Amino acid sequence: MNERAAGAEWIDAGLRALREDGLEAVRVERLAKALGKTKGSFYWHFADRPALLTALAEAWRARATGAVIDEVEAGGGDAADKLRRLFAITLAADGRLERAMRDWAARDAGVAAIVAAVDARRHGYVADRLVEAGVAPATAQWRSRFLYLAIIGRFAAAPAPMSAEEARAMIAAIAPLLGGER
Amino acid sequence: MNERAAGAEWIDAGLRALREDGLEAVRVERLAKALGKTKGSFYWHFADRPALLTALAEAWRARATGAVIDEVEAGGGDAADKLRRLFAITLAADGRLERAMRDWAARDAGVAAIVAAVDARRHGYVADRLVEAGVAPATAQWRSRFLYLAIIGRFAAAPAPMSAEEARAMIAAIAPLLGGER
DNA sequence: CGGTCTCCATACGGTTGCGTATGGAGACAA
DNA sequence: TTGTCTCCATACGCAACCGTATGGAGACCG
Repeated sequence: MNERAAGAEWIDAGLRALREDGLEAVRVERLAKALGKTKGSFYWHFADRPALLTALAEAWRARATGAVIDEVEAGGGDAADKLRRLFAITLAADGRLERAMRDWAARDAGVAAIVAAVDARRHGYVADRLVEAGVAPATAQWRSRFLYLAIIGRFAAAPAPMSAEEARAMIAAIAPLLGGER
Repeated sequence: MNERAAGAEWIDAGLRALREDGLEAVRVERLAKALGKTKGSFYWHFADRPALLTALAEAWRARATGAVIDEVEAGGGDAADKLRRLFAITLAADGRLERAMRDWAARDAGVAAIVAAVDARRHGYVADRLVEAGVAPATAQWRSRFLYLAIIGRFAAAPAPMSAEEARAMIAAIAPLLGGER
């Protein structure tokens, strides 16, 4: 069996539980039941529950860091186009895992560091696009932080993700911040 | 003893635990220890743990609904002034309880309804100020939602609250959205 | 002074979840 | 066939909580 994928299914199940029911739902016996196995299997792959949690945080970092940015960049266009596409994607995305990660980060310094690193990367991307769109760097620094906060807010908000049309309407309403025309 | 304040100290302790360590930290024996009492006392005031949780959600609704809005209104000025003051207050506020409530709401329909009601009230306030500042109602509806999402995002973000100067810089950077030239 | 009402402590049973110990089944090699 | 390595099942002890039962101390009432 692949060493790299040793506990892969446990990590997948853990991320699923984390997304759907929060950190407190990430329990070894529950995951075992979901996988049709028992604790004996879990403790063969992981030393203990904290070891799984560390792996979960790391797995989130790996897939959360660049995925959306890559998708935005793949679409091409100028900086304002990219920002609009970034919001179209994030406003309509499922933010449950993001919310769970941030709630977790509030009570775990290690996870907080991971989330902070991911945030820095994504915030930097927005800031760079704003500068590219002609916004003064000093303004762009703070404006991008605000824009990114709104994305986090969308993830943290309980209501369901927005539809594509709703996202378009919201993006139009904040056009003065995105550079481009105007 | 005051009937209204029957279990008041338990609710205070519960809100404190909720703010600092999340819903999972709201345990009756832990609260009892924090209050220097025992479970026997708790179960005299509350039927069970869910009863306390319901009371906590209600207590949050009561104090979260209008507090900030009242403070903003008390300062006077025009609509744009009020919006700037709203952000100055919320960006620098401690959002831990707000974050805990939203994470809780994600897994409890009753709490979700309470949070949604509070959100509607606060979002409506922002929308009304935007219209008052001269923004077209259709635009104001979406723009206010975006602005409110950023506030939620600030609450959900792990890092510490912003300083007053940082808040000022951020508000200046999003001035184009707040109406009232300047 | 006896009665009662409020608030709380103590003790108990039951459940859940963690981590460990131990063994077994299958693959694969010697 | 025998040994070994991987992966998993079963069984156990332990700790944390929940909720209940019961009694006791103090106030206040008659």
